[in-house]
Amino acid sequence: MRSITIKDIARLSGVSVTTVSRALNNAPEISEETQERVLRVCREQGYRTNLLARSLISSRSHLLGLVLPELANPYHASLSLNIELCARELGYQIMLCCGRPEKGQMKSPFDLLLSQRVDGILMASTSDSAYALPQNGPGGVPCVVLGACAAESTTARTNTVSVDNFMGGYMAAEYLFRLGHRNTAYLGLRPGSSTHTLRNQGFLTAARTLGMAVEVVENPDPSSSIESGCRMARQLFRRPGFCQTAVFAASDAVALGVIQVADELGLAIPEQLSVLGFDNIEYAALPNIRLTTISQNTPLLARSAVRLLMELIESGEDAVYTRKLVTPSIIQRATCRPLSSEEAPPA
Amino acid sequence: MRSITIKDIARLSGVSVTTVSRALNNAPEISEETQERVLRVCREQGYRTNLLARSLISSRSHLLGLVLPELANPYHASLSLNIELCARELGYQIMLCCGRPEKGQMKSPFDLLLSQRVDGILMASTSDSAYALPQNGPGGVPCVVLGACAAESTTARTNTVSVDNFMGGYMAAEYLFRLGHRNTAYLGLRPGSSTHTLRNQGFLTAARTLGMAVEVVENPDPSSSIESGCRMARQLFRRPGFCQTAVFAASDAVALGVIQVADELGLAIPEQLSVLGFDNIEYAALPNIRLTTISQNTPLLARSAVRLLMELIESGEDAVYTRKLVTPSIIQRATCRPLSSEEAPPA
DNA sequence: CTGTTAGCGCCTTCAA
DNA sequence: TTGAAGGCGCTAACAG
Repeated sequence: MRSITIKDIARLSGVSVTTVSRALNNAPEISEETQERVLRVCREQGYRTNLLARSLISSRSHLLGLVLPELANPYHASLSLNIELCARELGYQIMLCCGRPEKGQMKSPFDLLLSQRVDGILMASTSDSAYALPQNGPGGVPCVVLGACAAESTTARTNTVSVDNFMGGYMAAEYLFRLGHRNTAYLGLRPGSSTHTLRNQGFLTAARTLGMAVEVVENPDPSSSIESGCRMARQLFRRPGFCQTAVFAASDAVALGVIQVADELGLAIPEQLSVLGFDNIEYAALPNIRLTTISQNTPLLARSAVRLLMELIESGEDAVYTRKLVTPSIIQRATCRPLSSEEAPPA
Repeated sequence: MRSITIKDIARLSGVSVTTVSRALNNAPEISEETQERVLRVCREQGYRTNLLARSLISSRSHLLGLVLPELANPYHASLSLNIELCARELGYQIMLCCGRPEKGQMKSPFDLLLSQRVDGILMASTSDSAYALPQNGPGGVPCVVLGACAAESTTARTNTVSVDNFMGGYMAAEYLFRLGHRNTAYLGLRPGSSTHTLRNQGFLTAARTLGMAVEVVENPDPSSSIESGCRMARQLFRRPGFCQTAVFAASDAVALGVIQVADELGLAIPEQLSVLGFDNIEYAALPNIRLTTISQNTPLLARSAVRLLMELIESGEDAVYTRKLVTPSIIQRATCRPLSSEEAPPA
């Protein structure tokens, strides 16, 4: 069944297509009377603008590409929804495209998106350099990377929005210090990941300033998982001189591992050990977990990214690159407790 | 910067636009030599087909709308990714649109999607009748609802794909029976939800056939949450004649509540009580939960939905409505255990 | 095998 | 205030 076009509306209301177009777009040069009549016919006929045609002629599709990594994790789910919400409020639609660059014969997500003539691309990266960014040549569009590592973006020509990992680490140290902890451990440093390097640096910097001891445990695995958290926790707890009263885990996944091992070993949390995570994944809020953690503030992250992309699209600027850092916040739940004055001798 | 069109390519390779079009579409009526030359020029110039234009003329956008409810839950995240993956393999892109029908002045997701000329719409519903479905009038497109309730779809003209909830309940009862349980409880019946009614009916039907006792606890809350699970668990455990050896929870969320309360009351799982869930949400796999549960098989659900939608699009059929039920499967983890022969007297 | 012509649905000059 | 004509980038007849 052919759908109704402005031509049909024009015929039915006895005006030209130009007039219909003007009525639909609230153009100033049209009489109210005509406009009303035309719009009424549109409503009666169930007319719907063909956005493909409009985009074609205006060379603006009001489409944003969203590239996600292949794995379904709750963090990206929340990110996507927030991005879609914000984009739609600003008059844009989201075109979804999940990772898997050039696996098999499939075209890369970017090619597809660019062919669809999206006005801009949002990319949520997990691994540090998973994709070659779309070149800003002909047909290139502005691109914003979410959660990128800061180390790279000092050299790469990329627009990025990410949580301030250094600040997060810093806040974590301050928080534990304020609770009275003087002997802490940092669990899960991965030197290969700039995200984690920054978290670690922030933590160590604050600790040094405040005079708080930190035992750093490196993560041998390529990613932060519950399992690697377990391994590191065992390693730490079994050390001869184990005396830490608080653990800062590089990610909530690691923290979950710590909690599990502590449970197995009969180490009470938070009575004998305080645990602080990073990310505020959904699991962290579960009633039998209640992990105190540093939150990434996904909604704000999403909004900032969409706003930035919008600005880039509207300005057409392609020579200046922006990096935005969103300040994290502490979500206090049940895994950290203050030390009493006897327990915490002044440093 | 204007992007390159077939016109440019035609000029640069000294042929007509038609020839370029043919080269790009692998048309049979073209010499290999010409095709190669044209394609080379395309590559050199970084040509990219403008899909807007192509869709406009072919009145097929190869776009699928995906409507999700507002809340970011991991179930929908996994669904989305699987849908996108499957759609892309079949040559379709996903246009995302999250719930919120007519809140404020915003257009409904369907209007937006239809204006974008999507070829079909996938809808993941949680609440039973959240949306008015897009009418199949002019400009209407085929629509498949995921996870819809079976009760409604016997009357409504809707294509649906959902897990077979009745079968899931049935399997749950069989499983517990086979482990030796004869005294069980069903936790979380919500008479208002057809999903839950079916699960309950399946469970009761099997239990009756097998001769297994079932104590049904209703959920007074409007949704299945951990909190409501806790409430119902307390209610059950405190009953005077409490003697059940196994609990089937209407959803994993409820099961999580049961586990938590059991923990508080010092009831060992699975030693003193076996717990079986439904949904296989991500939390269920956490190392310190390890919930045995009935899995919805999201990837298969997603694939089936996309396939069905594709068929509807390609056939143009709009008079016959299809309902697909995906058989769930049991994921055995650590919360159910077999009863020894002394514990389980033959019914 | 190749090119010419027309048109998908819409917007934007320009003239009336 | 309205209308006619041209074109966005592409494909699909129909000739040559």
